[in-house]
Amino acid sequence: MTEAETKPARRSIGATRNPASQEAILQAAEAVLLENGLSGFSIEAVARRARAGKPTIYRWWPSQAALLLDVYHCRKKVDFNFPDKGNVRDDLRAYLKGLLATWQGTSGAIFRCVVAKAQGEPEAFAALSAYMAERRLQSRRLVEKAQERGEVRADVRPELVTEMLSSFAWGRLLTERLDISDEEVDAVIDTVLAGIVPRPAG
Amino acid sequence: MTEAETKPARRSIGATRNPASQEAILQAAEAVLLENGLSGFSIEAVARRARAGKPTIYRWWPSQAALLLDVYHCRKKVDFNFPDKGNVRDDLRAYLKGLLATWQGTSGAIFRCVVAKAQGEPEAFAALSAYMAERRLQSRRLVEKAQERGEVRADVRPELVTEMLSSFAWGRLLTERLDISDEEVDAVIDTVLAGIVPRPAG
Amino acid sequence: MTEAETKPARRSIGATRNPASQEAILQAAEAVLLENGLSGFSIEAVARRARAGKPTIYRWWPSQAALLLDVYHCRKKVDFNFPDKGNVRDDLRAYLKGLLATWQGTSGAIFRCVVAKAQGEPEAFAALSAYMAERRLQSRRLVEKAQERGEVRADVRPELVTEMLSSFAWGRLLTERLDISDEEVDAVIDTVLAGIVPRPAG
Amino acid sequence: MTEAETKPARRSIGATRNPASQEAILQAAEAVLLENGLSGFSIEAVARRARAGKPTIYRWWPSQAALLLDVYHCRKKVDFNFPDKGNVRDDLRAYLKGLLATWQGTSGAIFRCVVAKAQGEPEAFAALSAYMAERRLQSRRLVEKAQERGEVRADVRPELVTEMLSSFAWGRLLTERLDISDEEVDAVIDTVLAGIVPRPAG
DNA sequence: TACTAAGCGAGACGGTACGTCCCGTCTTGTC
DNA sequence: GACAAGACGGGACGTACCGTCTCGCTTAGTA
Repeated sequence: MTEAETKPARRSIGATRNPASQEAILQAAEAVLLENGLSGFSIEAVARRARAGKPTIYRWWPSQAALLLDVYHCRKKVDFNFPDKGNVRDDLRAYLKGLLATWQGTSGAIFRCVVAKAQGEPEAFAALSAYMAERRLQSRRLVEKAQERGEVRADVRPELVTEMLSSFAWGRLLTERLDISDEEVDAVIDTVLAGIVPRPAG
Repeated sequence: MTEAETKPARRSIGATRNPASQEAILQAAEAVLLENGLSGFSIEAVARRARAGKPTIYRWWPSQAALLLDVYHCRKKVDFNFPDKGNVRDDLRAYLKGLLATWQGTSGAIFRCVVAKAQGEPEAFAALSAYMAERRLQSRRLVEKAQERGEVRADVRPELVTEMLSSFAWGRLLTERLDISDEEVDAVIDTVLAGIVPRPAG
Repeated sequence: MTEAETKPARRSIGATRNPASQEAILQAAEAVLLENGLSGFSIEAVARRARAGKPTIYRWWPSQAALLLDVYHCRKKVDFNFPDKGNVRDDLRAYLKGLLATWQGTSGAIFRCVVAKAQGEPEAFAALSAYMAERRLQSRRLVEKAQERGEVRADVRPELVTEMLSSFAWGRLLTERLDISDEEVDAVIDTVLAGIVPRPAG
Repeated sequence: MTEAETKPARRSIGATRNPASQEAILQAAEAVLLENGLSGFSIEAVARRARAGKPTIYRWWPSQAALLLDVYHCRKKVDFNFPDKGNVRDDLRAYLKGLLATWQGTSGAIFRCVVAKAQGEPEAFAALSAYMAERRLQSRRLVEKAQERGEVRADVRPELVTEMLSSFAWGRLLTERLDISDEEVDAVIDTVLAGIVPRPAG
């Protein structure tokens, strides 16, 4: 940004997308969002900050929501590695704690905005839905592997398990109560776990 | 609404709030929200529909969010009765199914908007927080009573139990996946239940 | 303008047009037009200069052209008094010289823009047409009175006479050759006059 | 045009101007102007229609106005032949009727735009001025020849005579009143003529 | 009974942002 | 080095709402 604001200004690099502009816009979008919040987030503000023309933004992102989601994707790119610690308890705990930890920073502020936007704009909703569907596919593997290992009963629906955890994290994110003790996390994990482990023989 | 649109227009009834205006505005707000969605919800649109002046709205509701929340409160007034069926399983099932069922109608659409607004506007967030705190107080009783009956272990945090269920419902509401089978509801309830019932002696 | 730029800012004076805004906008429009020319004349520039919102301008003037024409009308309000000097020659001379003189100032610059706009925008054209039609009605009286006095033949079409003079002035305005000697004016007047006075008996 | 729109696209013919592009651009410019009017006339629209790159247009025409004037020149190339019918009356009548007739077609629409553009852009004005100066030189010959034949008084300024006629035509063009009867044309011609023929001895 | 004070509808006000179109400049790869 | 293509920063377009204001009215409560 600082560069963007002081440097002589980017130009076209021919009939092809200018990555410098793209990056400047994403950075500006993130900065505007974090400084002014969702209600202060506008394409105009981003364009001003990025020293970019509005049409340049609309050329590559069809809507505010698309830009928002792109910011989220780019920023959290490395965040989510679905852990494989060898046992369910540790895997699920890492999954939930990872979610909560990630959202405590910048990513959380952005994702809240994405979820909020999705409640009013169909295209934002579609984008979020697609993202969530993909996430569900990834996270269900976590439980499936536990089932293969015999740690989790076969009649358990894998998605439901991770959904219970991620929903819990969503709830905390959207009500700004992410700051949660390890004991509480363990309590949640243990509760879920008790319901999905194989039943004792008796 | 139809009345509001055709009738000659209300006037002041003196130096006191006109309940007819208040009601017309709430009705118009609900109608606008349901017809046009959150993105089409504006004070101007409500004023137009209610045949009310904008200052009349701003006089009684400090912000869009306040109006929204008021609509939600007025509409769901009778909805939530915390059940007392004598055993935890039925109580929790009724609690979760009640939430999901309520939100499948008008209330859900409105509540989604409230949650969304809260992500961008501090006053909306405060209003939602206050509401949620109250809800948590009410719903924890449900678990506490079960603990008194010995159905639930004493070391279980009551709020955490209902939060897991209500978070699950939030997640479904915000991703438009409220249409859920009884089997899934049971799976969720059973999972949670397994984690909170007294442990077998062995 | 100077006032408008420094004063604390106008507000609404209720559900009625604010004449101060109207005046500020007209003044700003004239100033912008004279300083930046037609190509630099934009509603945005006028709004900025008048410290007015764009919607306020669009509320009262449907188009750039309407605003332009209004500026012209307001500014030249007192200019055109059709003379009645008792004889045709002096009347026509006063008519033509008045046109040329008026247009040598601000009014001319504005009217050129109005004519130019009219060549591209139907609504501007309509506005100009209406104005010209009214002008023709007024100016034909000049010749009709001369006909009543017997100074001009009855078979002469009154409009055609004044049109020849006003067209001449248009031509000079649009090619920036308004600076014309009295001899040339007299030559034009005498030429026209020779063609419309009663024919000698022989 | 049709060709331009369907053909696969011209390419460079090496380090030299491609006449096919030039012609395609002029044709496209004329078509755009006639179909969409001056307000719809843009370099982008012309480039789209001609399947040409914008830089190609800017390379050869410095401005919209230059392109416009070039279109006018190319199209009316053959139109104006100054008649020599042997007597002033017929010559002047042919001159005026020629002007009116020419402008009733495509040329008129284009010339209106040129005049309009000239009111806002100095370069367009310069181009129009140069063109008009040349026209005046040509048309004054018409009157000078009549003076040589003794049909017109020697003290008459030749330019003024043709200017009165051409101004009249300009006025009609710019107010879309070119559809004029022969009687009116004759009235104008006779009026001018009466003022310039030799005075009767008495 | 008259006066006052507040609520009412209406809608204009200065603004901000929207999403689109065009400007004139640029760079790329092809011919 | 000219060409088609098209991205770039920029600016104006005309519209929708924002939240504030003033108007003229109506009426309840006070004096």
